[in-house]
Amino acid sequence: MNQVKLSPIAVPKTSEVLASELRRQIMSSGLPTGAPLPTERDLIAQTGLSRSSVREALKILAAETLITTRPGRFGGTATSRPDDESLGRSISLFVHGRGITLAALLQAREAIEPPLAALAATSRTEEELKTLVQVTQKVEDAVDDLPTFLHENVNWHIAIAAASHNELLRAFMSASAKLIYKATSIDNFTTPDVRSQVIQAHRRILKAIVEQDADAARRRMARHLAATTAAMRELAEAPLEFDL
Amino acid sequence: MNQVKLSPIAVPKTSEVLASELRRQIMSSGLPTGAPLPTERDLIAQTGLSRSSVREALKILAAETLITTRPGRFGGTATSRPDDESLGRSISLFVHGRGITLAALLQAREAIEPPLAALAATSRTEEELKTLVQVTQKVEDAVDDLPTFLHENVNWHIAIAAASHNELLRAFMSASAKLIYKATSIDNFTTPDVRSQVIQAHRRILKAIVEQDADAARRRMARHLAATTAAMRELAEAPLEFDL
DNA sequence: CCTAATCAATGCTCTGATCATTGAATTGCC
DNA sequence: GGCAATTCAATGATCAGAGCATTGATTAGG
Repeated sequence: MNQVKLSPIAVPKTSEVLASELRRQIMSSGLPTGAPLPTERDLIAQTGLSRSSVREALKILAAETLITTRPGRFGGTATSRPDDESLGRSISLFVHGRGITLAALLQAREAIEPPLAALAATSRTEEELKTLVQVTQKVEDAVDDLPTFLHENVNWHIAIAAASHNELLRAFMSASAKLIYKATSIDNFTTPDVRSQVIQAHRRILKAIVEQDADAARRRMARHLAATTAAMRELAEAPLEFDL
Repeated sequence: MNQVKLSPIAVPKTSEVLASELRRQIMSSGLPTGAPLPTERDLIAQTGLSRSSVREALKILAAETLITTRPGRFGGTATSRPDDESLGRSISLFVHGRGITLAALLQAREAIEPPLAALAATSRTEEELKTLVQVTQKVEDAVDDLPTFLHENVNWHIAIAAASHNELLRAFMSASAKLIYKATSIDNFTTPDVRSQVIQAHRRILKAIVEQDADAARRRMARHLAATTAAMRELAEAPLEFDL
């Protein structure tokens, strides 16, 4: 007898097997960023695979920003780490691919940023405080220059997020804010009146963070976002344009 | 004279150029998911590039989950769209690569989920309500089976997020929750007492969502998370283990 | 009418070679 | 001795061509 039973066997692709193995080793071995990996030719010799398979495996890891490569002698492959931009790209692809609306993005921002402001109020260092003051000033200086104003405004929000000392929330927020910026900077909805209200709100939020008043920071940020969001409500229902 | 001036020229790689071009066309052309792309051999003929370059370009897009491929006749390349799992993978890589702590993850969850519960209270459909009741029951049924309890608990939180009708926040939350689950399910910190409190909290939150009371939902969710988070505080400072 | 073999298109892997890039090592000039 | 230009070797990037593996429509056989 001895019935042989088998479940469906998924045949993994060569390149993905190698990619997984390399990923495992990179992640587990407590990598210092920039640590060199074997050269392509070494990997071929060690694994017995072909050049194409090895290169495709490396391509996968490169797409995950786990490695970077440079040509030339003493170039080669080195370990890397995902950064905000990398995660931002994934989020951007998700948003555009799923047809997520500006309204949903604004909702996300209204959910995430107030807690972020509260965290900033309790966790900010003196140095971050100095940066915040500077960035706040930059926004005010650009009150008559709409493009610069919008750009510096994004920086202001990112600076708040940085002071929260929560890298994950900061990355979420940063990605969302940049997407909102891209989607709205073409439409001039910020009248001078709106801009001066923004500046007032920034000052009040900054004050709460200076005084380490988490509740006030959260409350004022929520209010600030509700106000600016209202100014762009009419744009919010359309799916986002794509450019990157 | 006519001084020729040049800024540094970055020579883009062939595969990346092709990947960008394909990405542009895929994203702009309002793709229906599953729309077929040219075969590798067609792309070679159209672009004049080599097989390797074409394949590496496709590999990049596949890593971004913009395409999927299947071998065999009538197989080929087809457009795809990023899903929760795909974004979740990126977030997971970011979290592990940056050594983000469980404490930070819990913070993120405490920031995101209460607004999510509030949104669920106002946006949930009748059908989602039915699902929520079922999932709530499943958690209660598993009160004596710790692994199942923890698993169903994650499902409960994801179900709440789904009822919010905000895909982006849901994806953020879902990814965070799964990471927290993976990091904590090995440590048995949920005493029977904690579990019964969880069930009580779930009921209260569900009640608020049934009654479309957004404020109550938000408040109760915040409280629920603060309570469960406290139970695992001691684990929170270590960087996360890696397994995927 | 149903089952099993055939087959053609497609992605996947391999082999081997050449090109392009980079920065250390060397050379050559003063 | 010191500096500039050149050489050079290692490495990733690209190309070319071949064959393998997989899949499901098509066909053949009963």
